[in-house]
Amino acid sequence: MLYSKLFGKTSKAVSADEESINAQFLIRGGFINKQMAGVYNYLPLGLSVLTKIQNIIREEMTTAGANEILMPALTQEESYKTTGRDNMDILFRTEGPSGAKYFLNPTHEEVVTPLVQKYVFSYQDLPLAVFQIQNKYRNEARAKSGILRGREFNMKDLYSFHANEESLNGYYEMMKKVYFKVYDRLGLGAMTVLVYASGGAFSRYSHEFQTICDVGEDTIFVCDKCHIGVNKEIISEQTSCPECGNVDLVEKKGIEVGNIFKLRTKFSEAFGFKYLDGEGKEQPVEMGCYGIGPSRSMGTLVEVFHDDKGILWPEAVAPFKYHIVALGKEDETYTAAHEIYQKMIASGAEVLFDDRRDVTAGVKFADADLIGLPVRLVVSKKTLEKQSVEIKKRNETESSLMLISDLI
RNA sequence: CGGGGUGUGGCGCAGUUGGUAGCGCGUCUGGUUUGGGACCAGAAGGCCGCAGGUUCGAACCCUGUCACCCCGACCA
Repeated sequence: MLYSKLFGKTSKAVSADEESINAQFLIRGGFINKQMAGVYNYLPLGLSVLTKIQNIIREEMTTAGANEILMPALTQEESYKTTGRDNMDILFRTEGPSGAKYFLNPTHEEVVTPLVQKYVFSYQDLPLAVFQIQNKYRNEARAKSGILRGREFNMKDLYSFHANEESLNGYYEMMKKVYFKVYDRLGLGAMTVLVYASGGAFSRYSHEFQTICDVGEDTIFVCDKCHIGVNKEIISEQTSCPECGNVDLVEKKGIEVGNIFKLRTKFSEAFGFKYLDGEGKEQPVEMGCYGIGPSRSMGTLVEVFHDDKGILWPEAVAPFKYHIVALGKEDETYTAAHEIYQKMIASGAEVLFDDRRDVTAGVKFADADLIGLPVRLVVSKKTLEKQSVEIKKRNETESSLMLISDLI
């Protein structure tokens, strides 16, 4: 990608209102643009990161045997009346032309349960898991912290359906591992812990995946031995590590980057979703749900991987791996840089080329640091005299020269 | 939803006791620069969030309203 053709610009300043690191760097770097509180536009750089995060999640969910679908954002009021959730205060409500009431889905149990019910009748159809990656709408009393807590946000939600509790439990335990695979690939694995949290109405506990970070909204108590935590909301009933019994838990702040629940039969019973077992008897369907927020994960990555100059994207989610910066005014430099760029593209590399811009070297370097691609390649008269480019990793301070022939 | 704060060119901000709006960044033109956010000269760009009110006169005072940020509450 030529930087000169990229929609979106970097900026030196951002509104003093934006206190969160993720909002500041993502807005300044031209990744996102705020439309209103908790609602953001994703510009090409930001969309690229979001898409890469989604694709990692998509791959892992598919590998785990789940089917990807896409459900609507809009749902009729009736479905929520069926489950008694039609008076949730976070619902965005709207109306159809004849006055029919619709909600923008804050989550999709009310959609997925009757949907799957239309196709599943027998124990032979179970277990089954479907997922989608879609935007959710929640009329939060207070949107905050950039893209960490929005009113419209991107979410992967997976729903599993089982003939019995054992099947649900097995799938649930497997998903814990799958989730950590996702966080490992995103670069968040080392600082993310499994946290026991309130189970809502369905089971004693749910499990959250919390990335340890000072700006996190949640207070958790972590057992350093097990990499396991307990959310403050249940610490009065669970005062020790649920795995090893350790009572020496350390208080930390976490960003909730995932949450999994055993829904059991709450929704299947509400919709009358039953299946016939091997003896021809009706049985309630057991359900689980599993969420990861790609947009929140993106914000979390910025909170975790940044320095005072900008973002340090992990390679797996960086919009491009390489950032070529051409310096100087000689046409030959730009011609040579362009050739390097073309050859790298041809070899399949992801490259952002800061081609001719009438700004000083400092501006280009500052932009490169802000955007935060993993590897910076400087092409100038000096480097070309040695048939080289200067190569520097974003997370290192030392640069070195590399022969262009070796690079390609 | 409670508390606190803020709304002024695209962005960041200033604006005194009420007298008809200014600075920086960015943008455009020309020129000089070019390895860590250059410089000179010129230019464009504002219903001062919105609606009422007070006043000869309102960015400024009063009332209402909307939006945004922070703290808290909330959070499948």
